[in-house]
Amino acid sequence: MSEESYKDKKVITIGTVSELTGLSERQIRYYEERKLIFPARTKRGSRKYSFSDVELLMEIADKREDGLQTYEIRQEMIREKKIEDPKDIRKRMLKGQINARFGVQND
Amino acid sequence: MSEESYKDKKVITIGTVSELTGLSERQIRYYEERKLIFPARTKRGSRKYSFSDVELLMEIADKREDGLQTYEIRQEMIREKKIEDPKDIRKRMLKGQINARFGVQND
DNA sequence: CGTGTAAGGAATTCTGACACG
DNA sequence: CGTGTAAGGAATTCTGACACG
Repeated sequence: MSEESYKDKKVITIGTVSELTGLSERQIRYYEERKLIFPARTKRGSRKYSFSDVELLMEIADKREDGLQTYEIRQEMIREKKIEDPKDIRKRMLKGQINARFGVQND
Repeated sequence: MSEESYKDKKVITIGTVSELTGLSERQIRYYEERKLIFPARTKRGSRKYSFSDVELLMEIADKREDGLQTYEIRQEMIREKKIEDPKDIRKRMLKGQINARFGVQND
């Protein structure tokens, strides 16, 4: 497994992301609620974003300006594989359970 | 002028830097006092660090473990051009003032 | 639907100081 | 010298809710 590059390290707080993107904190949290963005959390619950997240948020902002709804943006992102289709996640997790039950090494 | 890469963008708070480096916030602030590290500041005064800063702090931690004093670490860093020699800074700024006074475009 | 705001609490960060050594 | 800690204040972030539309 390769080290994650700086671009994907989740280290930026929401206030800084707000400055970087020009979006309000409210908007950023809402896009998370709509499953467009997935920040990490510190132990005490603060959101942490990566530079990739910041870029993604700027794309989202552009699409919102073009009049797209969050749901439509989400569909686009799934098509473009920028986020994983929930159906695929369910499939993958089921597979993991099967492997676990039938003795595939996972540790 | 080229865009600064992610590596040099000052966006990480001291708490996160502390986790990333294993250093206490007290240590990180002290190394700043000793001019080994130069965080940016938000409008209200919070320190912001880059990934480069995090790497530098880890080097500092290694050297401290080797028994070097902060002053010695600073000398090494100046020699290695990781930070600028204060004498050079003074020279450069004087030059800037001369240029300004004698009409070199600076805007 | 997408975003603003006021609300109250919890966690973060800041500075200057005292402590030890 | 380098680091810990308690102190008090200011700024940040969180959630759930009400508002408008």
